[in-house]
Amino acid sequence: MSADPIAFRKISKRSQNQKAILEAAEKVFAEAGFAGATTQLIADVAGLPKANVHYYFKTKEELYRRVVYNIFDIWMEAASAFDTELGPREALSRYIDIKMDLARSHPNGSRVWAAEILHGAPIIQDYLEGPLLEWSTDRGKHIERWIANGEMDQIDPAHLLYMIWSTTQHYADFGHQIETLNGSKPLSDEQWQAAKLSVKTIILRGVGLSPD
Amino acid sequence: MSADPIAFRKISKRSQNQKAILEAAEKVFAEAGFAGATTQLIADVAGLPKANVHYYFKTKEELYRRVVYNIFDIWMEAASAFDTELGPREALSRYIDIKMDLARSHPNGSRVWAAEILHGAPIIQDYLEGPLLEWSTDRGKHIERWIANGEMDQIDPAHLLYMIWSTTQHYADFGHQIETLNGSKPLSDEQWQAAKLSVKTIILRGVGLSPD
DNA sequence: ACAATACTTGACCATATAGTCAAAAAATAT
DNA sequence: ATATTTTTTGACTATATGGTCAAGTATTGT
Repeated sequence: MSADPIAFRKISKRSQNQKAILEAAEKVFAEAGFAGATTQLIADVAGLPKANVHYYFKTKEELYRRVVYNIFDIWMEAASAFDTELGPREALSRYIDIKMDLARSHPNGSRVWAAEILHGAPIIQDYLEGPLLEWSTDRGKHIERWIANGEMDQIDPAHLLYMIWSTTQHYADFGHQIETLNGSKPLSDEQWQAAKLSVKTIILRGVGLSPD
Repeated sequence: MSADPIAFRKISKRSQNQKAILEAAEKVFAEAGFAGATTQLIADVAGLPKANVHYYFKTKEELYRRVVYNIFDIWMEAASAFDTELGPREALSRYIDIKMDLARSHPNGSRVWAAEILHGAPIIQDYLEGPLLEWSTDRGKHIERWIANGEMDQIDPAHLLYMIWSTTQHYADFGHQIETLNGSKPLSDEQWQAAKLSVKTIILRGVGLSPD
């Protein structure tokens, strides 16, 4: 009939605990940085004794690695939304949308990533030199093709990508500052919509595309 | 005749040491974060024994505060480059230029600031709620006036400011990533010029201004 | 029922580090 | 010259924390 309930429970328990720990870790790393995060606090947030955290993740660094890899995976997944089949207007527009949505739904991931790069990418350097470089050069080529086809303005693709990354991630990484400047209130749904629209409008117009 | 050489030497020694410590601290805080930075390493970088660092700065937190305040001052100084007398094209263009120059000349300051905000601005919160909020609302009003005058496109001033901040600071905060994507070589003078031009072009066109 | 395996957890330890201190050296004032 | 103040510095301490461990408990396989 259905899957073995015992085996299911076993696996479930394991992965449930791991998930709780990883989520707690992401939050704590985001708020305190790698060095400032204590395994004790991660354990508290996850609702487990500290020794249990070390049972699932040998060292704090291993736990941190897992958190960073998770984020990278989510981002690369989102990166596939940059579908070059669609032409520049749709491709950029959708990519910005997804990045903005991620900034809102996954701010801590973005913050951990930002801190990692800030400190020289001690963990993730391989990924920068590998998949990220690959992805960037590939999309860069497509952008250059669009430019050659006269579908958008002449612009260095690298700087366009940096602008999309920085602007969208800013809403996560500097969310606290934005919130403060917003009268110490988180952006409302409407404000998020407005933010997305502003970002898309400026960038698309900025490279010679019509935003609608 | 000239100033008392003894008094001069005395003051000079003090401020020289303090300056060396502050510079070392900025670097170390940028690279390791507040918690990851050790007073020992700061002392080593400054070329002084640790106890001497504590002689000039009572606690690590006080030293960190001083570093963050320094950065804030430099940024507010730069912010005055956003001279609203000039009209939107010149004002925005010059402001972006200055911010890009600061990203290059003072990357560690930018990184410390970024980490501070990332972690919820435990030290600088007052400044966000005070001078920064004031400055932002003031410039926002000017931008709205420009829009009302038909001098630029309709756009939410806040999001325009966020875009300028995020894009320019990205070249400092994510400098390591940019360097990696640039074949692990720092941007050359020409590349920095190109970066500035790209950023200005996209943003100015993006809000309906001609970049030249 | 029994064995074996997986998980839980309080207590513990080794280490790193912020901060102290007292004694000496240097600079300055009288 | 002498007193006074400022600066320097090695040695020390208290504490926080990553990680271990062994004894227990629960779960699963036979």
